[in-house]
Amino acid sequence: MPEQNGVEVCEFLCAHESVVAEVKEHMPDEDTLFELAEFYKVFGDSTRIRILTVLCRHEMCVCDLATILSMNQSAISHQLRILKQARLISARREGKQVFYSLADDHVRNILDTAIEHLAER
Amino acid sequence: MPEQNGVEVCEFLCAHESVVAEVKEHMPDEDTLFELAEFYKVFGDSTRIRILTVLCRHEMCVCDLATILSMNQSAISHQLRILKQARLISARREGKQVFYSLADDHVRNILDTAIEHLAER
DNA sequence: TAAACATATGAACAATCATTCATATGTGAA
DNA sequence: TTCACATATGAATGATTGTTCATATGTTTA
Repeated sequence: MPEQNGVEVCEFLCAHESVVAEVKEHMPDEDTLFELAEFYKVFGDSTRIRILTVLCRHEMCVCDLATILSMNQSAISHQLRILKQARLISARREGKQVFYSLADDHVRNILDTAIEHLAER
Repeated sequence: MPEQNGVEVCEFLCAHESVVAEVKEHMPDEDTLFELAEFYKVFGDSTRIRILTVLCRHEMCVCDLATILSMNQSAISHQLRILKQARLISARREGKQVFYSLADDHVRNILDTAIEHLAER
């Protein structure tokens, strides 16, 4: 196959060139799409999903999260950091403990949307 | 630290035991949460996001997708298989070509929800 | 201050995964 | 049937990532 930008591509356009051109024109920029994928990646781990599910109901300290999920504290802390960096949760220190909670209701909506979609299959 | 189910956990519950018990009670079953994470994992790759974005606008054959995304046909095919298994897209053969399109409008909603969330930061 | 507790974090390891390469399958044209 | 094209797929590889272990940081109490 011939190359284009150093990448092998088909020799010719299968569909109308106009469609390809039109789609290319309206593609969001690469950064936005990458950011979108990174955002979803955060939800794409069952430990993090379980943490979010717990926090959907109640704010929780690291220790209790570890108890509920039967995982060690370090693993939970690592995942909390990822969730916090994605601004899905926020932290509040109270003495020795740190309580985590959902950043906003948007997270609930996002989870609900997916649950709804899965239910419809 | 002491162990519970072979996993190290904190020595005592930091918050009220009643809260922990209440949350544990209402946790969706493991399978559902795992499925949810698997679902999001599909969105958590920029190649797949780009494919979905293209298909949001127009149905497309593999060859044109490869052209638009400047990737080789094999990589696209592998990702299309994952998207199809997740029932996010569907295929339609027309002669030698296979045209892919979004499975339903739910996918659009899911993408829009995330875009909206990202925009609000 | 020292000790105990709760959480955070760096390094290491195992597992997962996206891409590439080579090749197979399926379809239409000659 | 044979050839050319479009797509699919198995194996290999390099990169990413979740968990664990050890340890550091931060806070309260004695």
